[in-house]
Amino acid sequence: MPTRTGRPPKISRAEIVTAANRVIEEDGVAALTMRRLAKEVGSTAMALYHHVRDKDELLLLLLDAYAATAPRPELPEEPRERLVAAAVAMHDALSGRPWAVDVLRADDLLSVGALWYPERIVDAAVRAGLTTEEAVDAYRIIWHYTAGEISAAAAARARREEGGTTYRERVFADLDAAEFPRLSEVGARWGELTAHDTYVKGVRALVRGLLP
Amino acid sequence: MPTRTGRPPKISRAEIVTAANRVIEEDGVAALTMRRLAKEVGSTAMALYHHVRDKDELLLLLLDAYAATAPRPELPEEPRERLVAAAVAMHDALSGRPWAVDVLRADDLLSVGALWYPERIVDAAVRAGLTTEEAVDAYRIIWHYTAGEISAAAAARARREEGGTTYRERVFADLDAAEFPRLSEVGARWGELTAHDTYVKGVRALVRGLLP
DNA sequence: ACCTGAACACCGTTCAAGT
DNA sequence: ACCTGAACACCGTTCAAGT
Repeated sequence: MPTRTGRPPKISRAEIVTAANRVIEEDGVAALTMRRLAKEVGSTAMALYHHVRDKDELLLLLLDAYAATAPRPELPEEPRERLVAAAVAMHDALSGRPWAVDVLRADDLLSVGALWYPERIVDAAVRAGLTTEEAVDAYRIIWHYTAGEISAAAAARARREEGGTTYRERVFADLDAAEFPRLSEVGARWGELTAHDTYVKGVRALVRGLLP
Repeated sequence: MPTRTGRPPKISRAEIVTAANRVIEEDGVAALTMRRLAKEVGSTAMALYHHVRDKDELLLLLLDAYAATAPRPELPEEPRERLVAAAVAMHDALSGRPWAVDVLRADDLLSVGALWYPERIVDAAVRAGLTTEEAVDAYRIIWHYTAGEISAAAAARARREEGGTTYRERVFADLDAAEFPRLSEVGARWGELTAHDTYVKGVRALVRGLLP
């Protein structure tokens, strides 16, 4: 057993990840800077680079740590319902964490821990009668929809919190009814009409449209 | 006619927008900083703030300027085909401009100029037999899917340009076949299987699943 | 081996002053 | 009215030096 030499570490990867999670939970992902994180672990920003390559790697570690704890619900046996349930579970796991969607997008497919969801989605699609190739297509389409919905919902939430009239409201207020008959018919009701969640409706439509 | 007083302007909003578009076209949206833009119009960064409120407003102006020139193809009469064609046109208009998707996301619904697309999508959905409310839902679902697909495709392109093995490849290399039977079956073929475009397939599935 | 301080090369934006 | 220079309050990251 070789004696390890050198200065003993003051901080660890695990400690960094825990602190980073705390920062995100308390003040959002925008507050997660290397300097702030260093303060949180009682060190300097530069010390962090001894434990993680860069900020991107840190975000990937964060995602992995979260994925390991994400809920993995029991799924129904019937293939279509199983697919819908797996997609909804994936959506729910990420919906409060749009930063995680950005991390996933940056390197395609989920982290190791998050593979639970695509595995079940592809599996359900095959059980429903698709070839492997078609099932992978179906997964990707569902993933794009899911990622898009989560990003949009997060943006809508941020907009609501900021308050004030949105650009959209001003545009709708003086919309030319001749040029945009349908949209001016909807008009002021847009906010109300789009307040409810349509995620599940979309997934069901995709399942209906993609499976034989 | 009142004589306007004060120093005559050296730069105009239109000039700024044109220069900003040139920067984005040449070096991407990441290169569009207030300082760089100022250099491009032969002025200082601070002078720009006399013509646009902030960078967000500038991006919105940019989007409006682009939307006014975006292609508006002839659409087929048959409602389902019309809906698909309108969605594809929207996708094509934005697919090389993921920054525009981010701008649109930030304030829900498109800029005035870009309303051409949702107007036609909602209209086609109503013609196909949906109520106005259902048609708005359908539009939103299609928009989320479209936005998600464009962001993912842009990320994939960036990854390809950077080169090197991706995190995904490393994860797939040592995947536990017992835990992930379907994904390890696909395994190394993931890259090949996901190389083709699935946007239209997804839109068709949505149309099939959403319309009566 | 691990940590630190200073510095680099950036951001968007504000403010007070000039013309 | 419009523009400028200096400055503020940040970023992620590198580098040389310390223990």
